[in-house]
Amino acid sequence: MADKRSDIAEAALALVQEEGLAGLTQPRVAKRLGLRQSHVTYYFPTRGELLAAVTELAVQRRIAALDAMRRARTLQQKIRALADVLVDPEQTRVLLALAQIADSEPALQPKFIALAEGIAPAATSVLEAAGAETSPEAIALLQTTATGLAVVALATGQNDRAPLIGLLTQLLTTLPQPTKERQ
Amino acid sequence: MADKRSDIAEAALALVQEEGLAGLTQPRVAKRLGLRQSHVTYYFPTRGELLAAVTELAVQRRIAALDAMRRARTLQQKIRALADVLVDPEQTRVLLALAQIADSEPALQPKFIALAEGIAPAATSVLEAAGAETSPEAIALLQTTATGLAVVALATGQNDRAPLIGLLTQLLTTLPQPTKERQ
DNA sequence: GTCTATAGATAGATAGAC
DNA sequence: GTCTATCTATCTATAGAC
Repeated sequence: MADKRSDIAEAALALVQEEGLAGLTQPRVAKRLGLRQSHVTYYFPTRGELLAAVTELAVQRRIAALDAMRRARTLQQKIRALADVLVDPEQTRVLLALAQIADSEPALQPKFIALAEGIAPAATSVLEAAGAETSPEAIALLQTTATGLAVVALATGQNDRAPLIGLLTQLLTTLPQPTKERQ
Repeated sequence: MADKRSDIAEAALALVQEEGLAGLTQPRVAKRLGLRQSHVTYYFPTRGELLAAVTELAVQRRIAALDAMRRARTLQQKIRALADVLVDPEQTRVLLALAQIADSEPALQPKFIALAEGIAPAATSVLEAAGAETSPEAIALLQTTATGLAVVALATGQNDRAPLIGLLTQLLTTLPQPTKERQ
């Protein structure tokens, strides 16, 4: 709420969350804040700069949301927390839209790499709770599977978290164990 | 090449593959075929109808591409074939764009459900080669993981297939076996 | 039934006033 | 430094000619 530039970025993020990329236009951002359209251009001279700011915010939000997994105690609770995040259409919508932009705008790609690194602790926490190896491969596997679940949920409109919990549980209980204790 | 309507749908698909959704406009489709813009409106009165046709084509192409997995003999070859498809930016680009549209247009959602069903045989083929259980859960797990790998590859611009092969191999060799024969 | 010319709306960005 | 009025480009869709 402090400076106007931040307000604009926040409003832009909210628009993408609600309506997808098509909702992100200067006039709508301006209207949401009671500003003029050209005002948005002033603070973000190009559309690319605004998208970069929105991506930055969205990545932070995703990392923060997944932190709930670390605070959950049992494996079941962690998996539920993860599934809740994955079926949230708003977060998936914005990240998917930005992933598409990143495809043609290399400036955004590092932010997605940073996202992967930022959620690694949360992934590690789940793997540990599952008694699984916390190798980089296991972390990457969990991350990409989670990504796929979120995308499929959005594309098919099936926001039921039960099947996700089942699949995540299967993945986590079949991953290699560090020594040989569980499952 | 037969009728003009099909030509338009093909041209539209090609545009999305090359430039993403932003590239799909009536003027560009028309220019690619040497037609007038309003000509596109004639065959596809609304943008939604054109998107539906493009989605239909894209889903067919994806299923056809993944059929290479069935024709490959060894597990290694199947995994390589899968990784090749997943790092192909053009296919991922168009499917990701359409998945986003499906989010706000329920008419497209059944097509993505059909996609999941259409690639199930290919997924089953890989699971069998890996000596893994071919339960619906295992198939879904492989599908969603593959989806996630494709999306992450696109968003980060990392089109290297080696890491994908590693992760897919890990997943396939750790999935539960039907009885108890391998690994 | 096929195609054209035109309309109507909305976008992003610039030049310049305060 | 902050904001406004305006310009140009581009889109989708309609009404109507062939």
